Amino acid sequence: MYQYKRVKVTTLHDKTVYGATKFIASGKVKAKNIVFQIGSNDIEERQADQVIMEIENLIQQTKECVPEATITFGECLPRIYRDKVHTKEFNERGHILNLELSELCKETNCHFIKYDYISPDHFRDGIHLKGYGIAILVSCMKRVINPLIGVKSGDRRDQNTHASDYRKVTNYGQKGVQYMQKNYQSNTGNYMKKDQFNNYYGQNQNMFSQSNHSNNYRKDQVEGNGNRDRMLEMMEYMLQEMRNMRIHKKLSISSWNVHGLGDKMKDPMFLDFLNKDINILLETWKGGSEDFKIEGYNIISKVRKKTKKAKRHSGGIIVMIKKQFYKGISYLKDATSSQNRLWLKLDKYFFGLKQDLYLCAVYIPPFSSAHYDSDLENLENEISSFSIEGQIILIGDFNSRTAMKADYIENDSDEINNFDGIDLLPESYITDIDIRRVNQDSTLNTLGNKLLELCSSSRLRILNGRFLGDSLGYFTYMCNTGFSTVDYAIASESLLPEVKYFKTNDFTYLSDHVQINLYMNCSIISDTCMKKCLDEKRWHLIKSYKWTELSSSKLIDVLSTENVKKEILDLEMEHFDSNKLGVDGATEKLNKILQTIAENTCKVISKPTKKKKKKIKQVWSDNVVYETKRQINYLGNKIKNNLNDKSLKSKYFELCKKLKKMIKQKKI
DNA sequence: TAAGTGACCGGCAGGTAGTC
DNA sequence: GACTACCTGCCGGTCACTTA
Repeated sequence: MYQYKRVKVTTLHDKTVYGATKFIASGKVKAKNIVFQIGSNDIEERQADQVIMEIENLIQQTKECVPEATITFGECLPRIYRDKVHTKEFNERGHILNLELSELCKETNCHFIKYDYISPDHFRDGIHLKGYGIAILVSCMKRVINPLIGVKSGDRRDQNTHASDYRKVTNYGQKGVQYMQKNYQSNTGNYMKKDQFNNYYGQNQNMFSQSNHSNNYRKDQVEGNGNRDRMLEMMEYMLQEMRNMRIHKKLSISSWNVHGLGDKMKDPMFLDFLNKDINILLETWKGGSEDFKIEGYNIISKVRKKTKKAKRHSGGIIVMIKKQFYKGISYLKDATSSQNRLWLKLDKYFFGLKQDLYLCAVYIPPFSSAHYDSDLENLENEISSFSIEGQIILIGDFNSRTAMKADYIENDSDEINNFDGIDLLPESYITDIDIRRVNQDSTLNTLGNKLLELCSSSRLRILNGRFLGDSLGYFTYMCNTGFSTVDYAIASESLLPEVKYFKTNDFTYLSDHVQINLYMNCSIISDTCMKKCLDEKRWHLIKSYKWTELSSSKLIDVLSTENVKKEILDLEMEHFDSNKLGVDGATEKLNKILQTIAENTCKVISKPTKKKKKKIKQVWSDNVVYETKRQINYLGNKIKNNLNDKSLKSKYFELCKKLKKMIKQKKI
């Protein structure tokens, strides 16, 4: 890869994120710069957000084992399988993983390599690259790695190993982009995909355009002044950046009909799913006396009153809100008299939104159920009062099967309401736009029709089957007798541009419904986020120093030592580029000097390490149980793309039965 | 008269209280 | 601890009714 640099390429035996983490933990890696090309095998079997959690662990592990090394991640490459559905699902997951990974890299000071120009022609077997594909991969890698290892753009010694190959293929650029667009948004009916795609690639272009980060930093001024002035200006720039900082982040909301909460709160796999900013659990079947506590979350719950003859509770809503966001959310207790709905208000200033957001956790009982009490009609009334004040999101189990019927007025136009030049509609009337949606469930039931009417009259739009992550409109419920799509996220039409993606998870042993996840763009006030970032990711790297009575005399001594003098002089003399890398380099050097001085003058206060709580071994952690659960989840994933394979389904339910029996026996 | 719609029913499964 | 009864949830199938 580099003619004059030492590069070691390790192909892992276990080609997964877990394998990479184990490899790093073994202590064999001593490199100054580490590049990971991982994730593809992982998203074969798991959801992108689960893989991202593992990558976070990998980053932490790498920082602990090889603290001096820079960390870079190559984006997950697309794959082309024979089965088109499989290809689409894989690449959709890959796209989400890349979006998440690029953000994670920004948050954790890692680097991210984007492969712009890869097209299907560049694959040997749909998975592995060949010929020009490899040249492109190397070239893109070098674009990010060169500045890290000190290879400058003009330095031809280490530039030419693949550069000539790359120049031959620059024409593939547009073709590659077209392919990726086609690949990720082959369903042209989907509303946001094109914009999302452009935003995504736009964002990444900015990310790699290093001068973009320092637009306000005027190079001409710096070159005219001395190094000291440049340093001061650079520090001023850094402070300005910090003052202006609002951490741009997504807000994640999940909803899950858990079909009875039981002991699931003790199951680590279940808890892994509850990692969103707002987690909504429906059909908890729990009474009011139970107290739920999850570290890092505040909990709001609603209990359905038990009928006289009922021997267990039914219904039930639990909402878990991350503590750092709780301040910006208010529980609207009096918003509804229904036991099946729970309204929250998300403050526009806190979340950096255009308007306040009214979020409703919804459970609509089946039309034939004794619990159905004109729920959709009442919900419409509640929506009409809140829609004046802000935007709406409904999420939950609607028990409504909507097939692919429109949730907007079809073929609506100004012209059809215009008779003899007289517009019969009020001036404020907004014409509905055709936004197609996909749904694997072709059944339309009574509640489905009612829900579509509600959407149409309240200018709400169903997100299922319209966004990246659910482009095929997957089923959300499965039982022995069939499948249905009854769990939805529904949002005000004006809110659609803020939706990043919407995805439905795979079927698992945990419920007959899948978890649905909504990710939105937002900009959360920085103080809480800064605190969080420091607490969770970086604080362990920062030592604290206490000024003592002897410190002032020690400081004079330390400042006069040759070592410190040299470090300060080096910093002043060194040229730092007027971009992000330059600022990072200068910061690092300055930190090192301050650290040396502080260590020699102050009392070092080491941060008390948290004692790890001894885990109580639960039934859930038994190996056989774990393996069964893993098998069920694997089948749940396969069923999604093989709906007609009855053997898969029967095996799935057989294993679920076996698992329940096993857990019951072990509890006894 | 055919197609669509809605109500009802049976079936299945899971959870829980009560009883033996 | 095992069994039973009952409640809840949701599916597919059937049948009566409505509509074009």
